Amino acid sequence: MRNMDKREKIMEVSLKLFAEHGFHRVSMDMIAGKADVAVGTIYIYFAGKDELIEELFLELENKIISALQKTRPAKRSIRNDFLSLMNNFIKYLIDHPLYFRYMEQYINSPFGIALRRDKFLGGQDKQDMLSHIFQDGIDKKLLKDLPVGALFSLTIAPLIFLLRDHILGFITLDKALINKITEACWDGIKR
Amino acid sequence: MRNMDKREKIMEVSLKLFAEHGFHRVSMDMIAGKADVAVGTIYIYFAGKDELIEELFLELENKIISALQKTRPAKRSIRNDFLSLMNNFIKYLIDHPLYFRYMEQYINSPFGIALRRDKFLGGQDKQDMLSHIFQDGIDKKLLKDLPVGALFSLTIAPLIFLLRDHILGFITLDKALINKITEACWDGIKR
Amino acid sequence: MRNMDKREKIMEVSLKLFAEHGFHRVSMDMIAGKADVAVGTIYIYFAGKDELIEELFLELENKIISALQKTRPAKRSIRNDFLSLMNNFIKYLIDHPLYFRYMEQYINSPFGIALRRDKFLGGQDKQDMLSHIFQDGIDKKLLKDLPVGALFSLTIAPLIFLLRDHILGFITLDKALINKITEACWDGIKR
Amino acid sequence: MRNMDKREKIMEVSLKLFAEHGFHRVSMDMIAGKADVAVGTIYIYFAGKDELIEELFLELENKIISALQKTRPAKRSIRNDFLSLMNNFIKYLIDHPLYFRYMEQYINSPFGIALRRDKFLGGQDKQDMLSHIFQDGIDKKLLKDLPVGALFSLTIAPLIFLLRDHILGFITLDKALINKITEACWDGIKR
DNA sequence: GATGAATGAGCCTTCATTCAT
DNA sequence: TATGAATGAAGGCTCATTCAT
Repeated sequence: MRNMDKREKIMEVSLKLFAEHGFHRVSMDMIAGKADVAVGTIYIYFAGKDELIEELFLELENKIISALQKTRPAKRSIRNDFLSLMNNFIKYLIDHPLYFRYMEQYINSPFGIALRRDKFLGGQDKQDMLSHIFQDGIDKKLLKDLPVGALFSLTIAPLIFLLRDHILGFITLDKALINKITEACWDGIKR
Repeated sequence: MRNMDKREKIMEVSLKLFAEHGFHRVSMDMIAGKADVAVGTIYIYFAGKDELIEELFLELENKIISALQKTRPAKRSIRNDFLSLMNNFIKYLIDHPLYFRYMEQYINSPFGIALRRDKFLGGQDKQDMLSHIFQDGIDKKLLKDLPVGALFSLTIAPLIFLLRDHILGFITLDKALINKITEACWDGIKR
Repeated sequence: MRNMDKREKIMEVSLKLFAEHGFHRVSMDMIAGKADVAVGTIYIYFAGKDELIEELFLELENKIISALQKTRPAKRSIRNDFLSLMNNFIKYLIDHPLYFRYMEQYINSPFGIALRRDKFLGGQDKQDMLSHIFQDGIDKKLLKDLPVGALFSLTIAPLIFLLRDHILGFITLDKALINKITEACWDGIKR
Repeated sequence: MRNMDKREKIMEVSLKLFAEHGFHRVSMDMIAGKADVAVGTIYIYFAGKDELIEELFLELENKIISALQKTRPAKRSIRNDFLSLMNNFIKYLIDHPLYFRYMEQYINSPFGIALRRDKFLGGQDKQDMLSHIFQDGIDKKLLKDLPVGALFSLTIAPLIFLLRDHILGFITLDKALINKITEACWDGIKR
């Protein structure tokens, strides 16, 4: 049976290398080297470089969604649900900077253009918590009457920019600042 | 003196190709071909591919800043100045989708990581109009007491995300929607 | 004792794949897959790919020779013996196109260059029926005084070319045409 | 302007290597090495390995056809025309063994299967001298009433087999033997 | 015997850069 | 200045073979 440790190692190393240097600055040889594996071995687990990139994306996406679902708030109010979702989102990515750098890169690449940002945290997907909150808020006249996609950009985009700054060391996102920012996001979309 | 027509042609062609296909999908031969120039000629005007990419960025940055400065508002109120700056920013980039795609790509690449977003529209740069508005607003207790960088993300990031969606055809930014969105941005940062 | 079913299956599958796609377009993995066997298993029965190709050739050669010997004519006359041998040869290969395609390929490859055509149907080999007929015919002044190898080419080569055309669908070898052709071959070598 | 000496050198070296070792035992690096050229240089003149193989074939085909046309006989009689064409064909290929080995290999490869042997010396091509002779002979009831393709195999195939034997040193084709053989070919097809 | 994950040399091709003209 | 043929390191991928289980 296939040795899943090796597959795991390859993904782990790939994540790190891709996140740090970008997809096309990382060669299959580099990955193999850092993963202590022969080049050919990578091709046992992945059909090619593109598929490796793709699967890594899918895996991270799942991890992020799962993490957010675990910390799902007890539906107290739309505002509170929104704030805690945003907070968890930021905190999770602060704790997993590699995930963040990888996802950002993926989405800004030919790979990600088809799925678009809306899959980053759900978008049209009915499973998606954020869309639910937005739709709920619009229906209850709590939020501005804008397309969900616009509400999405108004709230997620600033977090992503700030996360980038934080990870690169241009700013420090502490608890207090995070709270202020998520509340500012709420102010932006609330009616 | 150097034949600036050739240099100009190379930059023009490069902008188009890079914006449409991405930096590493465009070869120097491709550029030379489309610019009706020999490959070697590119190296007369630019030290290499990286420098070409770099200079193209600097040029676009200047164009955008100049364009915004030309439409500078008549300092009526902080809110009005902010709104018209945002509006002009969006409109300019809607009219110049190639500029937008190029800049986005540059910033999301190893090249752009060093200069960061603050150079995209000025940032800490004292020349920068947006920073002035923000600082002014903070001083007059009109805006939330957040780092300028945070105010920046809160307002520019959503526009960039929406611009991307618009250019890719996922959404249509008409005048009415643009107004709603820039006002939402204002709501997010105002005290 | 070795499980000959597996060995048999490997050879059968290899024959089909090699004949249809060519030696270097068929990988060991492909063979293993189609033969429902692990790659490693092939190496239990054959020292390597080259040896597999070699043994397959030897096996087919034997099959063809055996088949021709079974239909050996009742030594009526040199002409009749020759004609029925040629006829049987063609018919057998028309019925076994995979054998033909494999042999042709083998002979036109670095493998076959050493053994040469004379092993394809016997050649100098004293066992060989055709050589006997030729030698007999020369001795009895019935055939032209040419080296046996030349008589061989004069008769076998056209059949092989026509067989190829037939298998590839460029021509249709029916009974009547086969007769005409074998007789033409006889006309070519008879004195 | 492109340096045709380099292109020539590449073709010359490729012909030799391919003829001696087979298409897929010769790597582009090998060719580059023997041709005293960088690998990349080959790709200036040829789109890829397949195209190199293809162009080499076309070139040799032209050379052979030209050579035969130059020695075209003065239309004395069908028999004489046939014999001298066959003779020239053999002699030319004996003088150019590399051409022969290359053509044989090409025709017995996926490349050549589409064009088939009939392009080797003309076939259906109305320009082709041999087809003319055959058609003429059939019309004048001088030759057997067989498909032209069959006459072709009856005459060309033995020559090719014998040429192979000669080049590999299994037989020696001297002037006398060549004459005997081409006459035997004639005997095979004549009525 | 049987398995199939692992190996790594080797293949074809691309492309930024150089340099003689 | 301008040219574009030439370079060769580097990249993604394949596959015959091995070997621990």
